[in-house]
Amino acid sequence: MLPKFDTPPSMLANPWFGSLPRPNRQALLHAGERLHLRAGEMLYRQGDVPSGFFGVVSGSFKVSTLREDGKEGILAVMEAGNWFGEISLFDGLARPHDVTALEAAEVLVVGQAAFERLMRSTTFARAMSVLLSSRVRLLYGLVEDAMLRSISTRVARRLLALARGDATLARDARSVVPVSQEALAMMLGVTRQTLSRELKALARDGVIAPGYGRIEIVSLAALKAKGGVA
Amino acid sequence: MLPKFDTPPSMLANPWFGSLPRPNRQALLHAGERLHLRAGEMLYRQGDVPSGFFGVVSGSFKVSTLREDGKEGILAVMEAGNWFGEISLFDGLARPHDVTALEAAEVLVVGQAAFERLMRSTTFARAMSVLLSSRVRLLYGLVEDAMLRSISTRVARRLLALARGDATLARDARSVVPVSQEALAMMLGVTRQTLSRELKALARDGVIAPGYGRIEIVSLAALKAKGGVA
DNA sequence: GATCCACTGTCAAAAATTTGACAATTAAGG
DNA sequence: CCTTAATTGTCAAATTTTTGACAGTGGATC
Repeated sequence: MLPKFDTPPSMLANPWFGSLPRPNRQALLHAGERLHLRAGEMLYRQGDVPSGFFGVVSGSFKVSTLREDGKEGILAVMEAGNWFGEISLFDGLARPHDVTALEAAEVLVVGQAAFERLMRSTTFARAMSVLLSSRVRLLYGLVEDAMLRSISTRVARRLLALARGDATLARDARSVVPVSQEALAMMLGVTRQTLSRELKALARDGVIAPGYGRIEIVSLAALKAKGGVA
Repeated sequence: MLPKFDTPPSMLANPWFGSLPRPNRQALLHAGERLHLRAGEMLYRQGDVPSGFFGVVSGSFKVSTLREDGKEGILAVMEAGNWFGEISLFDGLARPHDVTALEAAEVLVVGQAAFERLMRSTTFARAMSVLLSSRVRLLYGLVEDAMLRSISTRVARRLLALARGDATLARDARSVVPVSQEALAMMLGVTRQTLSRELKALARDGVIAPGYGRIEIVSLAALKAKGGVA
């Protein structure tokens, strides 16, 4: 069976998907249906019944949660190459978050049945464990940041993560992060005003240059130093 | 091959381990070496090379991280029946945390090689994915708590989690949680003084009764209400 | 039962963060 | 080009949390 389409290079840049054995990668792509979403459209909502495992082909999504009191937190940004949604497939419980397209986007949807078939491959099952492990490490990092680090350090760390594609953690960092201060504040769980003050301090030190809906990283090394990253 | 020892009933109370298919459960127990630790002894440290997968037989452990500036955060308490340490086995990276015995404790140590043999079983591999999924859900909860919820809500939620065995999340809750205010504060990432004020408020409302090194839950229903738990 | 250490209770000053408000700037669309 | 919506910049007051300090209490040990 021939591929329905070539593997988009943007997806291969993802460390997990890129290092997946070729047969598994092809099988995943074959098992998925393409789905297009417009900016602002939701892929699924908190509380939904599990529907599938998703791979971002293009565009990006925010993984967020909205509390009754209106407070919204952005937990992650998923970009091309990221795969997510497996948790609910494994435990059968409801979706823990909302997932919304931040711009026009395309995803591969691997349904529950197809996913089960893939899981019969021991190398694929192993790969899923590796994916889950990376998610656990990422989340431990977020918890530690929130518990122990100062806001200024957390701002630097989050910017670094976004520069590397957030959940993707690609090796190369982009120099312009397309994020509004409002959104970045929601990722950190602080107010926009507080974040604004921190960004101003970073700008004063020549580390970043704030723009309209984007933040330019002027000195990656300096930003790493601020974030306490080796 | 006969079991080296009977499965401790305390371990079976753990939802994950208890619902593991019997053959996998036996295989896990057979694959492990028993290890005894004294109170305060460390099972492994942040940065250590992966050494195994651990199951708590008796006693309890804290999973913590110590920052250069001396701030310590307690991320989880592992009790009898809890299994942990699999992340580093899957990704081969260093241990992300310190694990220390809170009291005299006993663990089963399943070495890397034995773990790999177990992973050849598709049902075991599947079970590991389920374990990892539950960890991811737990961590998402912690991140959301830290990002979005008030300290008073977080105190209630954490007490509820501890009553259910923290990482274990057993169905039945104990009414006395053996934890010092200092330790609880480190789990929440706040100071002891702040926590003390919150506990006092809960005590005033007749929800809990603080003791020496322990907190009694007077009204589980009221505590759930405070934590926003259905 | 005397002593010591760990833990809890409490206070006030200092520091940090949120709230609420409003002006200024940027980008997009008609 | 003009209008509009989104985004950023900034302030001050209110609130929350931390810091630092010290007394009191409980439990364990000798």
